[in-house]
Amino acid sequence: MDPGNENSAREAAAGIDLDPDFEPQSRPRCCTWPLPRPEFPSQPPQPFEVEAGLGQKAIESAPEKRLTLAQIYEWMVRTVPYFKDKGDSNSSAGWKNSIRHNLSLHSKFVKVHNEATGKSSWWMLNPHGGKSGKAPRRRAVSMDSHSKLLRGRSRMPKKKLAMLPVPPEGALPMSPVGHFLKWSGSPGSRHRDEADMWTTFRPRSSSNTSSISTRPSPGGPEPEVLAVEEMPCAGSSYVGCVPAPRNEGLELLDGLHLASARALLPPSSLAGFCLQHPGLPGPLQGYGASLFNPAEGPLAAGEGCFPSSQSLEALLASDPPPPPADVLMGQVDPILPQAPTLLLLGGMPSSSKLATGVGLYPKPPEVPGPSGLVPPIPMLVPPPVMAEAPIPKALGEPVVAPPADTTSQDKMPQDLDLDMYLENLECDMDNIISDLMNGGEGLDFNFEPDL
DNA sequence: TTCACTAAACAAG
DNA sequence: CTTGTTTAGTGAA
Repeated sequence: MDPGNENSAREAAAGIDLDPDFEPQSRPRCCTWPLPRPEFPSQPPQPFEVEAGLGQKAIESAPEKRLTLAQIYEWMVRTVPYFKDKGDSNSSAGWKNSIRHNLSLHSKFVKVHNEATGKSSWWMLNPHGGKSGKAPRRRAVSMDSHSKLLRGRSRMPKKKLAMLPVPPEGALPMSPVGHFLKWSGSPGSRHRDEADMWTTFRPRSSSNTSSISTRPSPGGPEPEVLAVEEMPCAGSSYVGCVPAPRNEGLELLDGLHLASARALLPPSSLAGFCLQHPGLPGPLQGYGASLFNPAEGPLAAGEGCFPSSQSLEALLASDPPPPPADVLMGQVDPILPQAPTLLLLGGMPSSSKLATGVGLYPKPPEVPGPSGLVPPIPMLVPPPVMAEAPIPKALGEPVVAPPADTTSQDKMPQDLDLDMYLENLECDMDNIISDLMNGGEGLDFNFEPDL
């Protein structure tokens, strides 16, 4: 087909039958028109492109503000005259590819795990709008050397990868247990070589928009563990989690985090931690929270806040009710898999916090939790388990909030440097892996903070 | 130079 | 085949 003709035809089509508010504007190439942004009224209308714009329209038109790819296609064919006769596989390849491309590429779209077995992910609009639409992972975006390295590798064909003499720096050894290998990015990047897996926790688009994944349904085919967006800078991609039932397939990882959390966290430090995002109807599902409770019960129960009256132990032990229908996981920082408790306690790296603004929010004091208790100030606790994988420089500045109780022995230096405690938290991964290969018995992951 | 877009390679389900 | 990610290349602004 003729790209030029199609493009112009699509431009013409884009303005038809969309909605009464639509104000067609002649434009040479990109279809640009004012788009109301209900979630961010203060923001000026942003220009957007045909496929991306239509995709946005499609999603916005959905009652639940989310659609699967197939539904987006369907919406296109149904709504846009130009696509009406282009729904067949022959003539749809181009524009569908373009739509997929835009969904993946633009930070204004976020992919949310669809708990339904065999279904593709939900695509939603990034509550933060996405920075000028583009996820900061494009080639035009400047990256530091580390990120460039990662990116370069990410697309290296397996053939070439196989020829690499040595494993990538920072890459952990291939896990003897399948679970580890599931810690990958978004589905699309799921099974890249282990180098990517451990050096780039790239979820999806942005670097930002990352994808945390979700706890797969019990009956689900395979637990998709965690999709974390790579982050040269804070990604906007966050992985959402649509009701994801409990997953029993991650005991190993969960166990690791749970154990360390128990050792390090005063239960009260989690109390009142709010995971609700102002731009979203429902509570955000913080990944860190799900580490503690795969079933996400406490979060669901308390508008995304931990009931402060409950101890962590109780939360862990409780058999939570099914999560709400629309639960979004908070945006996850790439560092998350390595330092879950850091985020869990609100110690989100500054880069992520500033750039994405998504994810874990300390509950505002003026909005008391369900229990009416004053939310505690988030504390920074060193990650219990820290792999030796390099931490992006941009992530090296964890947000440190003074603990509520400054007399506590957990008091941390204000200018705590991530690298500093990384060094102090090294552990013998070889031994651990070896133990894991032997069945994991007798493993004790209770790390002392001052190890 | 940047942006929007198409095409396509590639991987996984 | 579908879904998803990423890169390359092109043309307009």
